[in-house]
Amino acid sequence: MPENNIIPVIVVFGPTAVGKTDFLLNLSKISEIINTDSLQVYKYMDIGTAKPDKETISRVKHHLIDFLDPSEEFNAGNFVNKADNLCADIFSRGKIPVISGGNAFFLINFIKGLPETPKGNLLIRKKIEERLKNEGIEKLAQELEKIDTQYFSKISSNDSYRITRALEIYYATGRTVSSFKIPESPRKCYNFFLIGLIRERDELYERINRRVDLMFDNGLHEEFLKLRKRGYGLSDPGMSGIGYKEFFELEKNSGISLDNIKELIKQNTRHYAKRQVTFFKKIDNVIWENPDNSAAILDKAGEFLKQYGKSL
RNA sequence: GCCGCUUUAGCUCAGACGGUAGAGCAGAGGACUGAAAAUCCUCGUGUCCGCAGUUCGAUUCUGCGAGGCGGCA
Repeated sequence: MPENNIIPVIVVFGPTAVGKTDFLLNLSKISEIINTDSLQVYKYMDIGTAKPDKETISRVKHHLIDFLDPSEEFNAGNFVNKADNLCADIFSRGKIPVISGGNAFFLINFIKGLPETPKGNLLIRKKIEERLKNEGIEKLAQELEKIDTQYFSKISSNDSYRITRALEIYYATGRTVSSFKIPESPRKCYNFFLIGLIRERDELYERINRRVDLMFDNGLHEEFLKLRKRGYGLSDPGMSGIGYKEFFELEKNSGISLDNIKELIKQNTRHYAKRQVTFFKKIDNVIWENPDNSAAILDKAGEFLKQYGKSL
């Protein structure tokens, strides 16, 4: 018997369009799903985020999906805290929590726990972004180099995103990024079972292209227009997602066609999938498998579940 | 049939008084300290369409072929 204060968690991850949603149905009897796709959290954004359909949702309970306004931010800290609560809750109700999605950053933070680094300080960040605009990246890079040489040496001097955040942390706390520890091993409060879904690159890209075509057939452009009507713009966190941000090109540049947008979305999605795979490869003790070969995974999952008196 | 333009990396194209070539995109690999579908880093040998000529040396010049595009018939 496992220790009773350690919660089992099945984690199912993989690049976009690999087939996670379909695979999860195999676990529907014993589980509830905690979503870790950073855009499926948003309301009104269904087609472009490839949210699971009604039928799927009716078969397994899904959490952290379709609950936030696109203007609201949802960060790694929000995710980890909510997921922690949900895991305890789901397990106490006799189900196995399954965390599934494509956001590797959130996932790693969940598995290892959040770094000590403080959460974002929007006010200070705004000021630094202002300076970035006025003074340029070189200036801020030089500043960070003096403040935190160690961290600066690990990032690119062009990485405006990380330079901004590092300065934000410094001006908010008086401490450098590298003075905060990042956890190095999985948290002991969970018994993880990690499933990594993967396909041949060609096949994955094929699926991505097909899925984007389908999204357009299902009214992705109309969905975007509705979001615009509701008043959401490029600065809203939800609208920065692939499948949405590209449509703003139509407003900016009259020479561009809907077909161009479609190709752009496919391209951005392929790039994203590649980045996801790179990130996922860092996770240890993963059972990697093509979802077409789900039987092999389910065998092992069955073993894992047996210790909790469950079977698939 | 004639005239003109064109043929260089998977694609679009640069380029060199003749010394075997380089961008963008695609593609590959990587990073990732509470914004992450974000942000960023690294990676380019290819019969320079073919053959012949000139030359120490031609992908670059000349001639002849072949493909493509356009115009005139």
